[in-house]
This record gives sequence, C-alpha cells and structure tokens, in this order.
Amino acid sequence: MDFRSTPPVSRAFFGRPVLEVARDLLGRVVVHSPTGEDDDAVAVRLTEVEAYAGPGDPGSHAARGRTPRTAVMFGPPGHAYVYFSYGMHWCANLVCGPEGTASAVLLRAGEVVGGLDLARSRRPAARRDVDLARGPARLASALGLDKAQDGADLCAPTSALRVLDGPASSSSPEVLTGPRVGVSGEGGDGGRYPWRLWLAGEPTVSAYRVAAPRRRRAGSPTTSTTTRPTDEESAL
DNA sequence: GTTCCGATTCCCT
DNA sequence: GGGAATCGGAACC
Repeated sequence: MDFRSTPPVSRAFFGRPVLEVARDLLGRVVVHSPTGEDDDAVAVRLTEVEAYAGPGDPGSHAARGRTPRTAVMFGPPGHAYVYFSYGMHWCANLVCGPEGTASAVLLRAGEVVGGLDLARSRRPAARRDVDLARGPARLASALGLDKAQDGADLCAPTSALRVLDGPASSSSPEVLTGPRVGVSGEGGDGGRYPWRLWLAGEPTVSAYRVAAPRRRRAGSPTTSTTTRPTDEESAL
C-alpha cells in the first residue's frame, strides 16, 4: 500500500467548526509512520469519532482553561493532542476550529487498512482484527501513538502522522450520532453534546459504556452498562 | 506535598 | 458483567 503518494488534508480542513470536521473525518484514513516510510506505517480508516468543543464544553479537557497539558488544543488546528489516561492508555485527538477555540476530535475507533501485521504485533491481546482499533486507546496503540506525537503537525507533507486527503469514502456512508462515552454529567449521556459520530453498520465501532462514577476504593458498586450502538440512534 | 480522579482496557467469572 | 490495574494532571492544603 502506497501511503506516501497521498498528501495529507490541508490545515483549512481542520480549521472549521468541530462538528463539521468530525463528520468529514469518518471514512478517512489516518496514517502513522514513525520513519516516514511505508514499511513501518499503520493505516486506520476512521469509523467512530467524538467531538469536543472548547472551554465551554464541560466534557473537554479544555473546560478548565489552558494548562501545560492542554496547550496544544488552544493552538492552531491540524495538530495532534495525545494524552495519557488511566495510568496506562494513550488517546489521540485532532485539534480543530480556528486557533484559540480549543476544540478537538477524539479518534474513537477505526478499521486497520494498512500495516496489519505491525498493528497485530502492537495489539497482541486483540483476538480479531476488528478489535485492533476498536476503542480510543486501542486505536492509538495500533497506530503506535504516544507522548512523542503530542503536538505533532498533521498537515506537513512529511508528517509522520497525517490524515489522507481525497474522498472520505467511495459510497456515501450513513453517519449516526449519540451521547459521548465516558463523559459524566451534562457533557455526556442526556447532555447538550450528543457528539459521538460513527458509521452505520461498522463492526469496528466501539461498545458504548454509559458514563458512571467510578468506584472508590471501598465504595458502592458501579452500574456501568455496555451496549453496541444501534442504527436506531439519531442520524446526522 | 498530598489527594483525587479520569475521553479505558483486559481478564476472569 | 464485574473488577483490577496504573500514573499523570490538576486541585487543594
């Protein structure tokens, strides 16, 4: 597979309202090749994303204003915001909107379409190939993303991490939306931000886990529930 | 300095 | 379907 011959999307692509960008990212291919060569590249076709607005969005890391960690989100669009979570996982976001809006799109799930063997070696726990990038931390792991890619420019032709330009999909895929995952309070289920977007009928879309307060060291049991998203959610 | 908690995953039951 | 693992950022004292 020849990823080098396909240029990345422009910065203007990212510099639009975050929901527009999130919608247009679905079906597109994200490539990470640390050396810039195709032989260590893993490519993922995005099937599920999540939009985060800026400081006014209670679910966003930018909700409490700019900090050293979130500084990338407040910068120009077209850069990666990669953060560490739960003491063991990396998750990748793409900074969107005009500079200063601090909006971003979380890459939640995708289908590995290139570098399958490398992705499998990075994700030995995955039993099926559809599980390789099903979930934000799994996706980041399959692509080989970590702190080193935080702040990376997605738009330079030589970027190690980029979103490929071109039609998002050969057909016109059906985009569905629902509440965001893992965001408690009004930012999550039932809130004003039903900003999780995915492609209908994709087996790589991650399971939906209802946001619930995590158990304290000796607290009450959690009531988290997982369900597969259905095609009965609101279409965009 | 100390504490709290998270945009989760995996393994075991 | 439940629970453990694990650590950095941000808040608080």
